[in-house]
Amino acid sequence: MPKTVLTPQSEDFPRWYQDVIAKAELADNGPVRGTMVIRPYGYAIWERMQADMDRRIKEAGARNAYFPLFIPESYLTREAEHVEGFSPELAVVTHAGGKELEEKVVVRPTSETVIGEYMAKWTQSYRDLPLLLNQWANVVRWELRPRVFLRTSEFLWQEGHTAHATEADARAYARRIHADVYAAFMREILAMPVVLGRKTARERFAGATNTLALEAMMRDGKALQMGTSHELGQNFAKAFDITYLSEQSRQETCWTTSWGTSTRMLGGLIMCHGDDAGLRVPPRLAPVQALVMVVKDGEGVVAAAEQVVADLVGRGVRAELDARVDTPFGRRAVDAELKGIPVRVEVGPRDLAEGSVTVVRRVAGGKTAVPLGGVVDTVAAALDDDHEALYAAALAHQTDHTTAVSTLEEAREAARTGWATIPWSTLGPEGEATLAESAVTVRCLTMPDGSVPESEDDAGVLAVVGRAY
RNA sequence: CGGGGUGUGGCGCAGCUUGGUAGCGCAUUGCGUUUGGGACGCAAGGGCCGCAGGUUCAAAUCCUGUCACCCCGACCA
Repeated sequence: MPKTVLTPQSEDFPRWYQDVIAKAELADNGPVRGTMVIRPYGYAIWERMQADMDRRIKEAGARNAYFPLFIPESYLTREAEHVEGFSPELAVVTHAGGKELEEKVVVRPTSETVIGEYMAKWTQSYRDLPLLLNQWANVVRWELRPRVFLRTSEFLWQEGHTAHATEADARAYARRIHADVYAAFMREILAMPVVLGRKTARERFAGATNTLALEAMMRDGKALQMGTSHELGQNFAKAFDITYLSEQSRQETCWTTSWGTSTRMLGGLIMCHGDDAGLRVPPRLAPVQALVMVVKDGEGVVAAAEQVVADLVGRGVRAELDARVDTPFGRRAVDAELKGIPVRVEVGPRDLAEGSVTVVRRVAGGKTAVPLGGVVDTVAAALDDDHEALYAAALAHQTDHTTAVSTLEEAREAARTGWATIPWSTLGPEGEATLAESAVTVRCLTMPDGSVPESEDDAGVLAVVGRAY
């Protein structure tokens, strides 16, 4: 039996989370409390998330731009709810260039305000709309209770900002990002099932008229918001004078949206798929899909392993060679497991004597001897299979830990191990406030068929409640 | 803001009560034996004991001050 290298999830889930992050070399704590250093392996996963998301965002018509890190403090104060929502977590620069600044500068907690200022300049005519922007950036929100990836004072994200001529167009775009970009990415790449819904007024983004969210269940039953897409109505458009001249030559105010996903998704990925042996990275996301290990040196072993790598790469598999035979095999195998590499191909003298290699799978488990000629097909099939297996397992976990209830007491009880669904007409804002006293919150409002309600007053709206990160 | 706790090699900790010049596990480096599931032996490197002051022949240890971090409560959401 392998020695326990991580604190078991059942013993202490938060501890397990910290352990995997350290042992899989994903991140380290930064020198300033609440900051993090993303290590090469963690960053490689983030880069793959970025690449795929970026492609989808561009397919949705948005284009990348970059706005400054520093925002005049006065911008923030223009939208009342927005300042109020963010002021407690703002980092403000008061001194620079060796002297006190006349106007303080805020380190962006999000970029609605600066981008609003420029949108106002760029949207002159209805021909300029919709204006669809996205930026990849870091943002700062000073956190008192930081946790690596989940809540840090600085994190990396993608923030989209759009301006539209009509409310309907803005609403449709916010929904398109929510469902066709974010949910699809999480399903197809992260192998994570998410519940799509809208936020209650209490949980809404500061300054938004509607917030759409994607909630995922972690293995401890808690919820993690994986992304949000906001309809901002005309709140920011009015505050920043984002207007345009319509076809009828009338000055009209735009309707804006904003939407974002961050490095927090890494935390979600870890806690959704990870097990007691470490991370499990879904194959389409994995920076290394197949690790070809030289188990033990011997006649022609390294050459055979190199050939397997070449064959896999030729087939489009992200394969790497591990020929560190001076490091004990067990250590290397455990390392690969901690890092969640989907497939290991072990090549040693014993295998070669049989004309085969040993394929070891992280998700499905088990070792199989595979003839040299069949390695590529076997690995490719395993990768496809693992993606579906991870998704199915996560979905089953979510389903098994979600209970339909009809009273607050039952909801609280269900939230101890997972989520509860309760009719919103039963719960209401009062029930929501009551549950919040025991740290149980409404994660989102959804329809029984999984669709997103048009309004919280729609017939049949369900509140998904639980504890959240 | 109130209460409690902790600061000792990279990480985790012991030593403090009863002062005597710093130790253990893991990690790291070298050599050898190993290598098919976190190997073993021998050797080595690495510490302003949070910081400042005081008591003392002598302070990680006692005293005073100070800083940082953690937990609980309050506040906030």
